Amino acid sequence: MSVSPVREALARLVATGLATAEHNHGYRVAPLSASDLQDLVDTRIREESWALKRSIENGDEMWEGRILSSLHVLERLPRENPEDQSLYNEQWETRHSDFHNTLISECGSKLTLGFCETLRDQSDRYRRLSLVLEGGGRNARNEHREIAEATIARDAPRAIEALSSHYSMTARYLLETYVEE
Amino acid sequence: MSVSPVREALARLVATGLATAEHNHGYRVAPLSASDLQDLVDTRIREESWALKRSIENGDEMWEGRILSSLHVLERLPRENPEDQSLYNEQWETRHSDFHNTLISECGSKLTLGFCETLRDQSDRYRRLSLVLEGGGRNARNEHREIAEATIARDAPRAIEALSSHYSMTARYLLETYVEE
DNA sequence: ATCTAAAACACTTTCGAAAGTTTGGCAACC
DNA sequence: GGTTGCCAAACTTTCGAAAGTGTTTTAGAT
Repeated sequence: MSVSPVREALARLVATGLATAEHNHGYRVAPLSASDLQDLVDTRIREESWALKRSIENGDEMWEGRILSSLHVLERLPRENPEDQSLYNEQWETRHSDFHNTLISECGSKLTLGFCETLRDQSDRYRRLSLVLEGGGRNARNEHREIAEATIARDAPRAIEALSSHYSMTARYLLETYVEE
Repeated sequence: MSVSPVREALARLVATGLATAEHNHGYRVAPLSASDLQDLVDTRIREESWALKRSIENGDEMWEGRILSSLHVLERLPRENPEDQSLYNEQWETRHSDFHNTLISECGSKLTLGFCETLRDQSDRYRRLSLVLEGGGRNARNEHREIAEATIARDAPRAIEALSSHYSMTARYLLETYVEE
Protein backbone atom coordinates (compact mmCIF):
# COMPACT_ATOMS: atom_id res chain seq x y z
CA MET A 1 0.00 0.00 0.00
CA SER A 2 1.28 3.41 -0.95
CA VAL A 3 1.47 6.70 0.92
CA SER A 4 -1.49 8.32 -0.86
CA PRO A 5 -4.31 6.23 0.66
CA VAL A 6 -2.64 6.26 4.06
CA ARG A 7 -2.45 10.02 3.88
CA GLU A 8 -6.10 10.12 2.83
CA ALA A 9 -7.08 8.02 5.82
CA LEU A 10 -5.01 10.16 8.19
CA ALA A 11 -6.75 13.27 6.88
CA ARG A 12 -10.05 11.75 7.89
CA LEU A 13 -8.74 10.92 11.34
CA VAL A 14 -7.73 14.54 11.70
CA ALA A 15 -11.23 15.59 10.70
CA THR A 16 -12.76 13.55 13.52
CA GLY A 17 -10.16 14.73 16.02
CA LEU A 18 -8.42 11.39 16.47
CA ALA A 19 -5.17 12.63 14.96
CA THR A 20 -3.47 15.96 14.46
CA ALA A 21 -1.53 17.25 11.47
CA GLU A 22 1.16 19.89 11.21
CA HIS A 23 2.62 20.96 7.91
CA ASN A 24 5.98 19.33 7.19
CA HIS A 25 5.78 17.54 10.51
CA GLY A 26 3.41 14.79 9.49
CA TYR A 27 0.58 13.33 11.51
CA ARG A 28 0.41 12.42 15.19
CA VAL A 29 -2.01 10.65 17.43
CA ALA A 30 -4.09 13.36 19.08
CA PRO A 31 -2.95 13.84 22.67
CA LEU A 32 -5.11 12.65 25.53
CA SER A 33 -5.64 14.65 28.68
CA ALA A 34 -7.94 14.70 31.66
CA SER A 35 -9.13 18.20 30.77
CA ASP A 36 -9.93 17.17 27.20
CA LEU A 37 -11.94 14.26 28.50
CA GLN A 38 -13.83 16.56 30.82
CA ASP A 39 -14.58 18.94 27.93
CA LEU A 40 -15.66 15.98 25.84
CA VAL A 41 -18.11 14.67 28.42
CA ASP A 42 -19.54 18.07 29.31
CA THR A 43 -20.04 19.00 25.66
CA ARG A 44 -21.47 15.64 24.83
CA ILE A 45 -23.99 15.85 27.66
CA ARG A 46 -25.01 19.30 26.55
CA GLU A 47 -25.41 18.37 22.88
CA GLU A 48 -27.11 15.05 23.38
CA SER A 49 -29.44 16.37 26.06
CA TRP A 50 -30.72 18.95 23.64
CA ALA A 51 -30.97 16.39 20.84
CA LEU A 52 -32.75 13.87 23.05
CA LYS A 53 -35.27 16.46 24.20
CA ARG A 54 -35.99 17.41 20.61
CA SER A 55 -36.27 13.79 19.54
CA ILE A 56 -38.76 13.11 22.34
CA GLU A 57 -40.82 16.01 21.00
CA ASN A 58 -40.58 14.97 17.36
CA GLY A 59 -40.17 11.21 17.30
CA ASP A 60 -42.96 8.93 16.15
CA GLU A 61 -43.81 5.30 16.86
CA MET A 62 -41.33 4.07 14.26
CA TRP A 63 -38.63 5.83 16.23
CA GLU A 64 -39.75 4.21 19.48
CA GLY A 65 -39.58 0.88 17.69
CA ARG A 66 -36.05 1.53 16.50
CA ILE A 67 -34.97 2.35 20.06
CA LEU A 68 -36.45 -0.87 21.42
CA SER A 69 -34.89 -2.82 18.58
CA SER A 70 -31.44 -1.33 19.18
CA LEU A 71 -31.69 -1.97 22.90
CA HIS A 72 -32.83 -5.53 22.36
CA VAL A 73 -29.89 -6.38 20.13
CA LEU A 74 -27.48 -4.64 22.46
CA GLU A 75 -28.70 -6.48 25.54
CA ARG A 76 -28.25 -9.85 23.91
CA LEU A 77 -24.66 -9.27 22.87
CA PRO A 78 -21.83 -9.95 25.29
CA ARG A 79 -19.68 -6.96 25.98
CA GLU A 80 -16.44 -8.93 25.91
CA ASN A 81 -15.04 -10.54 22.80
CA PRO A 82 -16.13 -14.20 22.86
CA GLU A 83 -12.75 -15.27 21.52
CA ASP A 84 -10.68 -13.29 24.00
CA GLN A 85 -12.32 -12.00 27.16
CA SER A 86 -9.81 -9.21 27.55
CA LEU A 87 -10.67 -7.72 24.15
CA TYR A 88 -13.66 -5.70 23.06
CA ASN A 89 -16.55 -7.16 21.17
CA GLU A 90 -16.66 -5.04 18.03
CA GLN A 91 -20.27 -6.02 17.40
CA TRP A 92 -21.25 -4.69 20.81
CA GLU A 93 -19.34 -1.46 20.13
CA THR A 94 -21.14 -0.95 16.84
CA ARG A 95 -24.55 -1.65 18.37
CA HIS A 96 -23.82 0.54 21.35
CA SER A 97 -23.05 3.39 19.01
CA ASP A 98 -26.23 2.63 17.06
CA PHE A 99 -28.34 2.72 20.22
CA HIS A 100 -27.10 6.11 21.32
CA ASN A 101 -27.47 7.45 17.82
CA THR A 102 -31.03 6.20 17.49
CA LEU A 103 -32.05 8.00 20.68
CA ILE A 104 -31.17 11.39 19.24
CA SER A 105 -31.85 10.65 15.57
CA GLU A 106 -35.13 12.60 15.44
CA CYS A 107 -33.74 15.85 16.80
CA GLY A 108 -34.16 17.48 13.39
CA SER A 109 -30.66 18.89 13.11
CA LYS A 110 -28.21 17.17 10.80
CA LEU A 111 -25.42 19.40 12.05
CA THR A 112 -26.03 18.49 15.67
CA LEU A 113 -26.09 14.79 14.81
CA GLY A 114 -22.75 15.24 13.09
CA PHE A 115 -21.29 16.91 16.16
CA CYS A 116 -22.62 14.13 18.37
CA GLU A 117 -21.00 11.55 16.14
CA THR A 118 -17.66 13.31 16.40
CA LEU A 119 -18.01 13.53 20.17
CA ARG A 120 -18.91 9.85 20.35
CA ASP A 121 -15.89 8.82 18.28
CA GLN A 122 -13.56 10.84 20.47
CA SER A 123 -15.16 9.61 23.70
CA ASP A 124 -14.85 6.02 22.58
CA ARG A 125 -11.13 6.45 22.20
CA TYR A 126 -10.80 7.32 25.87
CA ARG A 127 -13.06 4.50 26.87
CA ARG A 128 -11.27 1.92 24.75
CA LEU A 129 -7.78 3.08 25.54
CA SER A 130 -8.39 2.54 29.23
CA LEU A 131 -9.32 -1.06 28.46
CA VAL A 132 -12.10 -0.88 31.00
CA LEU A 133 -14.87 -3.29 30.23
CA GLU A 134 -16.97 -2.81 33.30
CA GLY A 135 -16.28 0.10 35.59
CA GLY A 136 -16.94 0.57 39.28
CA GLY A 137 -19.50 -2.15 39.70
CA ARG A 138 -21.93 -0.35 37.40
CA ASN A 139 -24.47 -2.07 35.30
CA ALA A 140 -24.40 -0.47 31.86
CA ARG A 141 -27.26 -2.69 30.76
CA ASN A 142 -29.62 -1.25 33.37
CA GLU A 143 -28.53 2.27 32.50
CA HIS A 144 -29.33 1.77 28.84
CA ARG A 145 -32.71 0.31 29.74
CA GLU A 146 -33.53 3.24 32.01
CA ILE A 147 -32.61 5.73 29.28
CA ALA A 148 -34.73 3.91 26.71
CA GLU A 149 -37.74 3.57 29.01
CA ALA A 150 -37.75 7.20 30.06
CA THR A 151 -37.38 8.24 26.44
CA ILE A 152 -40.26 6.13 25.18
CA ALA A 153 -42.37 7.32 28.14
CA ARG A 154 -41.68 10.80 26.71
CA ASP A 155 -40.33 11.88 30.06
CA ALA A 156 -37.64 14.25 28.81
CA PRO A 157 -36.22 15.36 32.18
CA ARG A 158 -35.88 11.78 33.38
CA ALA A 159 -34.36 10.64 30.08
CA ILE A 160 -31.87 13.49 30.06
CA GLU A 161 -30.92 12.80 33.67
CA ALA A 162 -30.40 9.12 32.91
CA LEU A 163 -28.32 9.85 29.82
CA SER A 164 -26.24 12.49 31.58
CA SER A 165 -25.42 10.33 34.57
CA HIS A 166 -24.61 7.47 32.19
CA TYR A 167 -21.90 9.60 30.60
CA SER A 168 -20.81 11.22 33.85
CA MET A 169 -20.24 7.91 35.57
CA THR A 170 -18.20 6.55 32.70
CA ALA A 171 -16.10 9.72 32.70
CA ARG A 172 -15.60 9.71 36.46
CA TYR A 173 -14.45 6.12 36.36
CA LEU A 174 -12.06 6.81 33.49
CA LEU A 175 -10.62 9.85 35.22
CA GLU A 176 -10.04 7.87 38.41
CA THR A 177 -8.21 5.06 36.67
CA TYR A 178 -6.32 7.56 34.56
CA VAL A 179 -4.97 9.38 37.60
CA GLU A 180 -3.99 6.15 39.30
CA GLU A 181 -1.67 5.14 36.48
CA MET B 1 0.33 21.64 -9.41
CA SER B 2 -0.36 17.95 -9.05
CA VAL B 3 -3.41 16.03 -7.88
CA SER B 4 -2.04 15.17 -4.43
CA PRO B 5 -2.12 18.64 -2.86
CA VAL B 6 -5.46 19.41 -4.51
CA ARG B 7 -6.84 16.22 -3.05
CA GLU B 8 -5.38 17.17 0.34
CA ALA B 9 -7.11 20.52 0.19
CA LEU B 10 -10.40 18.99 -0.85
CA ALA B 11 -10.23 16.61 2.10
CA ARG B 12 -10.04 19.62 4.38
CA LEU B 13 -13.00 21.25 2.68
CA VAL B 14 -14.95 18.06 3.31
CA ALA B 15 -13.95 18.20 6.97
CA THR B 16 -15.44 21.68 7.33
CA GLY B 17 -18.55 20.75 5.38
CA LEU B 18 -17.86 22.94 2.37
CA ALA B 19 -17.48 19.98 0.03
CA THR B 20 -18.64 16.38 -0.04
CA ALA B 21 -16.78 13.25 -1.11
CA GLU B 22 -18.03 9.94 -2.40
CA HIS B 23 -15.70 7.06 -3.11
CA ASN B 24 -14.89 6.71 -6.80
CA HIS B 25 -17.11 9.66 -7.54
CA GLY B 26 -14.73 12.38 -6.48
CA TYR B 27 -15.52 15.60 -4.70
CA ARG B 28 -18.43 17.99 -5.10
CA VAL B 29 -19.36 21.36 -3.77
CA ALA B 30 -21.64 20.74 -0.80
CA PRO B 31 -25.25 21.42 -1.81
CA LEU B 32 -27.05 24.49 -0.52
CA SER B 33 -30.60 24.44 0.71
CA ALA B 34 -32.96 26.61 2.67
CA SER B 35 -33.40 23.90 5.30
CA ASP B 36 -29.67 23.51 5.73
CA LEU B 37 -29.34 27.25 6.21
CA GLN B 38 -32.08 27.15 8.82
CA ASP B 39 -30.34 24.31 10.63
CA LEU B 40 -27.08 26.22 10.42
CA VAL B 41 -28.51 29.37 11.96
CA ASP B 42 -30.46 27.60 14.68
CA THR B 43 -27.50 25.49 15.69
CA ARG B 44 -25.15 28.42 15.58
CA ILE B 45 -27.41 30.50 17.81
CA ARG B 46 -27.66 27.65 20.27
CA GLU B 47 -23.92 26.99 20.37
CA GLU B 48 -22.76 30.56 20.45
CA SER B 49 -25.37 31.60 23.00
CA TRP B 50 -24.04 29.00 25.39
CA ALA B 51 -20.45 29.95 24.63
CA LEU B 52 -21.13 33.66 25.04
CA LYS B 53 -22.84 33.09 28.38
CA ARG B 54 -19.89 31.08 29.62
CA SER B 55 -17.42 33.65 28.34
CA ILE B 56 -19.27 36.40 30.17
CA GLU B 57 -18.94 34.34 33.34
CA ASN B 58 -15.27 33.49 32.84
CA GLY B 59 -13.74 36.34 30.83
CA ASP B 60 -11.37 38.81 32.44
CA GLU B 61 -10.39 42.39 31.60
CA MET B 62 -7.92 41.23 28.97
CA TRP B 63 -10.81 39.57 27.18
CA GLU B 64 -12.91 42.74 27.36
CA GLY B 65 -9.96 44.56 25.85
CA ARG B 66 -9.70 42.10 23.00
CA ILE B 67 -13.39 42.53 22.23
CA LEU B 68 -13.07 46.31 22.10
CA SER B 69 -9.96 46.01 19.99
CA SER B 70 -11.64 43.67 17.49
CA LEU B 71 -14.68 45.89 17.27
CA HIS B 72 -12.56 49.00 16.78
CA VAL B 73 -10.63 47.52 13.87
CA LEU B 74 -13.80 46.15 12.33
CA GLU B 75 -15.64 49.46 12.50
CA ARG B 76 -12.86 51.27 10.73
CA LEU B 77 -12.71 48.91 7.78
CA PRO B 78 -15.03 49.36 4.82
CA ARG B 79 -17.20 46.37 4.15
CA GLU B 80 -16.82 46.60 0.40
CA ASN B 81 -13.58 45.96 -1.41
CA PRO B 82 -11.96 49.39 -2.03
CA GLU B 83 -10.82 48.29 -5.48
CA ASP B 84 -14.17 46.92 -6.61
CA GLN B 85 -17.30 47.93 -4.71
CA SER B 86 -19.17 44.83 -5.80
CA LEU B 87 -16.60 42.50 -4.21
CA TYR B 88 -16.01 41.62 -0.60
CA ASN B 89 -13.27 43.14 1.46
CA GLU B 90 -11.30 40.14 2.61
CA GLN B 91 -9.79 42.13 5.47
CA TRP B 92 -13.26 42.94 6.77
CA GLU B 93 -14.25 39.27 6.48
CA THR B 94 -11.22 38.17 8.48
CA ARG B 95 -11.80 40.76 11.18
CA HIS B 96 -15.50 40.02 11.32
CA SER B 97 -14.67 36.40 11.97
CA ASP B 98 -12.13 37.45 14.60
CA PHE B 99 -14.68 39.61 16.37
CA HIS B 100 -17.25 36.85 16.68
CA ASN B 101 -14.59 34.40 17.77
CA THR B 102 -13.25 36.72 20.45
CA LEU B 103 -16.71 37.08 21.98
CA ILE B 104 -16.92 33.37 22.73
CA SER B 105 -13.21 32.66 23.18
CA GLU B 106 -13.40 32.36 26.98
CA CYS B 107 -16.16 29.75 27.08
CA GLY B 108 -13.69 27.17 28.31
CA SER B 109 -14.55 24.47 25.78
CA LYS B 110 -12.14 23.87 22.93
CA LEU B 111 -14.59 21.48 21.33
CA THR B 112 -17.38 24.03 21.32
CA LEU B 113 -15.09 26.64 19.83
CA GLY B 114 -14.23 24.18 17.08
CA PHE B 115 -17.90 23.57 16.35
CA CYS B 116 -18.56 27.31 16.24
CA GLU B 117 -15.73 27.77 13.78
CA THR B 118 -17.20 25.10 11.51
CA LEU B 119 -20.62 26.71 11.75
CA ARG B 120 -19.16 30.10 10.97
CA ASP B 121 -17.32 28.81 7.90
CA GLN B 122 -20.47 27.19 6.57
CA SER B 123 -22.64 30.21 7.32
CA ASP B 124 -20.21 32.49 5.57
CA ARG B 125 -20.60 30.46 2.41
CA TYR B 126 -24.31 31.22 2.32
CA ARG B 127 -23.71 34.84 3.10
CA ARG B 128 -21.03 35.28 0.47
CA LEU B 129 -22.74 33.28 -2.22
CA SER B 130 -25.73 35.57 -2.07
CA LEU B 131 -23.43 38.51 -2.78
CA VAL B 132 -25.36 40.58 -0.30
CA LEU B 133 -23.26 43.33 1.19
CA GLU B 134 -25.91 45.12 3.15
CA GLY B 135 -29.26 43.50 3.70
CA GLY B 136 -32.69 44.98 4.35
CA GLY B 137 -31.56 48.38 5.48
CA ARG B 138 -29.86 46.94 8.54
CA ASN B 139 -26.86 48.41 10.18
CA ALA B 140 -24.46 45.61 10.95
CA ARG B 141 -22.13 48.08 12.62
CA ASN B 142 -24.70 48.99 15.25
CA GLU B 143 -25.53 45.37 15.81
CA HIS B 144 -21.90 44.52 16.48
CA ARG B 145 -21.61 47.43 18.86
CA GLU B 146 -24.72 46.40 20.75
CA ILE B 147 -23.43 42.84 21.14
CA ALA B 148 -20.05 44.06 22.37
CA GLU B 149 -21.53 46.55 24.83
CA ALA B 150 -23.96 44.08 26.35
CA THR B 151 -21.16 41.55 26.65
CA ILE B 152 -18.74 43.88 28.38
CA ALA B 153 -21.56 45.06 30.67
CA ARG B 154 -21.81 41.36 31.61
CA ASP B 155 -25.47 41.40 30.71
CA ALA B 156 -25.73 37.85 29.37
CA PRO B 157 -29.44 37.84 28.42
CA ARG B 158 -29.11 41.09 26.51
CA ALA B 159 -25.90 39.97 24.80
CA ILE B 160 -27.42 36.64 23.78
CA GLU B 161 -30.52 38.37 22.47
CA ALA B 162 -28.41 40.80 20.44
CA LEU B 163 -26.24 38.03 19.03
CA SER B 164 -29.22 35.81 18.20
CA SER B 165 -31.14 38.50 16.41
CA HIS B 166 -27.98 39.46 14.54
CA TYR B 167 -27.83 35.95 13.11
CA SER B 168 -31.57 35.61 12.67
CA MET B 169 -31.85 38.79 10.64
CA THR B 170 -29.02 37.81 8.33
CA ALA B 171 -30.63 34.40 7.83
CA ARG B 172 -34.09 35.81 7.21
CA TYR B 173 -32.72 38.20 4.62
CA LEU B 174 -30.78 35.45 2.88
CA LEU B 175 -33.79 33.16 2.82
CA GLU B 176 -35.95 35.91 1.32
CA THR B 177 -33.52 36.68 -1.49
CA TYR B 178 -32.92 32.98 -1.99
CA VAL B 179 -36.61 32.28 -2.59
CA GLU B 180 -36.97 35.22 -4.92
CA GLU B 181 -34.37 33.83 -7.33
C1' DA C 1 -36.91 -1.62 -33.59
C1' DT C 2 -35.39 -3.04 -28.98
C1' DC C 3 -32.62 -5.05 -25.91
C1' DT C 4 -28.08 -6.94 -24.49
C1' DA C 5 -23.05 -7.08 -24.32
C1' DA C 6 -18.71 -5.43 -25.31
C1' DA C 7 -15.59 -1.77 -25.87
C1' DA C 8 -14.15 2.99 -25.57
C1' DC C 9 -14.01 6.94 -22.88
C1' DA C 10 -13.66 10.04 -18.94
C1' DC C 11 -12.75 10.16 -14.51
C1' DT C 12 -10.90 8.86 -9.76
C1' DT C 13 -7.59 6.63 -7.17
C1' DT C 14 -3.19 4.64 -6.29
C1' DC C 15 1.62 3.97 -7.07
C1' DG C 16 6.84 4.53 -6.83
C1' DA C 17 10.08 7.93 -7.24
C1' DA C 18 11.73 12.68 -7.07
C1' DA C 19 11.86 16.94 -4.68
C1' DG C 20 11.64 19.56 -0.65
C1' DT C 21 11.95 20.25 4.43
C1' DT C 22 13.37 19.59 9.10
C1' DT C 23 16.44 17.57 12.55
C1' DG C 24 20.67 16.08 14.48
C1' DG C 25 25.57 15.78 14.40
C1' DC C 26 30.13 17.23 13.21
C1' DA C 27 33.69 20.42 12.44
C1' DA C 28 35.50 24.92 12.29
C1' DC C 29 35.79 29.16 14.56
C1' DC C 30 35.32 32.61 18.24
C1' DG D 1 34.51 25.64 26.34
C1' DG D 2 30.86 27.38 23.85
C1' DT D 3 28.82 28.92 19.65
C1' DT D 4 27.92 29.06 14.84
C1' DG D 5 27.56 27.19 10.27
C1' DC D 6 27.46 23.37 7.29
C1' DC D 7 26.58 18.76 5.92
C1' DA D 8 24.06 14.35 6.12
C1' DA D 9 20.27 11.54 7.27
C1' DA D 10 15.41 10.85 7.98
C1' DC D 11 11.22 12.27 7.05
C1' DT D 12 7.20 14.68 4.67
C1' DT D 13 5.24 16.25 0.65
C1' DT D 14 4.61 16.47 -4.21
C1' DC D 15 4.89 14.77 -8.82
C1' DG D 16 3.65 12.33 -13.33
C1' DA D 17 2.18 8.10 -14.76
C1' DA D 18 -0.14 3.68 -14.24
C1' DA D 19 -4.02 1.20 -12.64
C1' DG D 20 -8.65 0.91 -11.50
C1' DT D 21 -13.68 2.23 -11.72
C1' DG D 22 -18.03 3.89 -13.50
C1' DT D 23 -20.52 5.65 -17.53
C1' DT D 24 -21.63 6.08 -22.15
C1' DT D 25 -21.54 4.60 -26.80
C1' DT D 26 -21.68 1.28 -30.32
C1' DA D 27 -22.14 -3.08 -32.48
C1' DG D 28 -24.55 -7.35 -32.57
C1' DA D 29 -28.47 -10.40 -31.73
C1' DT D 30 -33.25 -11.23 -30.81
